[in-house]
Amino acid sequence: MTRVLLVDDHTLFLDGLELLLSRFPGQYSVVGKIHEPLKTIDFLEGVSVDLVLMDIEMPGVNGVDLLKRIVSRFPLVRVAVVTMHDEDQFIQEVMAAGGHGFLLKSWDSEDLLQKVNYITQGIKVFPSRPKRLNQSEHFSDRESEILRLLGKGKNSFEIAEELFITINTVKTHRRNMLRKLKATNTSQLLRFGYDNNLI
Amino acid sequence: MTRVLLVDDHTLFLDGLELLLSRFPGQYSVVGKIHEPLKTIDFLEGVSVDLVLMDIEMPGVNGVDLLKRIVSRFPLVRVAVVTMHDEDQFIQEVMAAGGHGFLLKSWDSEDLLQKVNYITQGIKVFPSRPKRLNQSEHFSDRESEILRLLGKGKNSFEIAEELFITINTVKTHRRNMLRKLKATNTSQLLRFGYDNNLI
DNA sequence: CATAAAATACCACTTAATAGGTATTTCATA
DNA sequence: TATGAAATACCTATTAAGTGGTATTTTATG
Repeated sequence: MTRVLLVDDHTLFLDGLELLLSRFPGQYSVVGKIHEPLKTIDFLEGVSVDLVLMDIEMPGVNGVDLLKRIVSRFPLVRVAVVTMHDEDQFIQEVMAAGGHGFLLKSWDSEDLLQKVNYITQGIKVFPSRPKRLNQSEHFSDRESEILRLLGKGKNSFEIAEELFITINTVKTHRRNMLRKLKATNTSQLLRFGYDNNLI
Repeated sequence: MTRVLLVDDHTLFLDGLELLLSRFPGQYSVVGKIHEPLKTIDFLEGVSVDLVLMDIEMPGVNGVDLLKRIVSRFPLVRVAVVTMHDEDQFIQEVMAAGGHGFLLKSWDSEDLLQKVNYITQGIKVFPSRPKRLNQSEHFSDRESEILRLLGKGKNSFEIAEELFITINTVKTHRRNMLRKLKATNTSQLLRFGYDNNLI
């Protein structure tokens, strides 16, 4: 039985998430719903909690700071952020602050519940960021051409043959594209390509 | 200088391709345009030709058979098929018959010319078939789930963690999907996934 | 219940991809 | 003409993917 504390200034969210978790009465028990964030620490002093699900954008309080305080004072409590906006910066901050997850309110309930289950089991859940180029970098003509051929399912050797260059060069171009996207494999590169109509 | 013979029952095609090749007068020379396929062999007996571009769907003659006869009688002549329909079966037959390429009339002239250049240089050109499942096979729920996670850029190890199964199982599912699609890499699998809204 | 499909899992091996490095040539342009 | 970006190329590693095989358990269904 996981005892859950919900923290958000929006009552709607508190009720919605409670309803979601109540679908599994043997598994989750909502032991508190707080809409004044500053009362969170006080609450935790008095009530045993396994999991805190909190918004990070609340008026009058720095969500990341609150998260840090919870994590340092109650190291056994898992703390996940549930928020509206998936800003890259926030995700990094929550990870650095020792948070256990970064969930989005826009997810459907099935997905949300699955992620909460993961966190309950000790697995950290952070969204795999959609890849994008920063403004100062872009794909060169040659890189775009190679991306297009990758999209057709060709491997480095086949691309090298088609473009009359060596496989070394193809691998260099592929590596440079991955670096620009901070990607670690071709699947991520292809997703970027499909999302941006480069393929 | 590549001497080209064009064979098609459609005059439009003969003229169109001649016009395309005439844009490179120093490189290509159309030495014949035949719209009665059965006269092809006779023509080749009398005129030196480097490259034959022929339709494969012509009335009163089996295109693949004609191609076989050309290839066996004139082994130094490159023979490529230019056709309207990219049926899987035809492509296989042309490859098996010793053809040097399989081009589609639907391609734009730039692409078409590039492929003809390849064939001229001795590179065989066959379309990388769009992958599809045959009727008796489809992706199971688990396979679809793994495809979705691949689309998010995850590797086998990460997928295994997320689904609470071993990496062996993930690799088996991936292998089965590739087999069902007759694909050889994940890029091809992802293209199928994107094309069919599975990702 | 018998059967087939699906999901799970492991082994061994080969090939391709990824990651780090460095270096040269070409080309546009400030 | 000096500079930087782009394209080319090679080296050595390590990791992941792909290919072949087999085998067990679970689940759905006639």
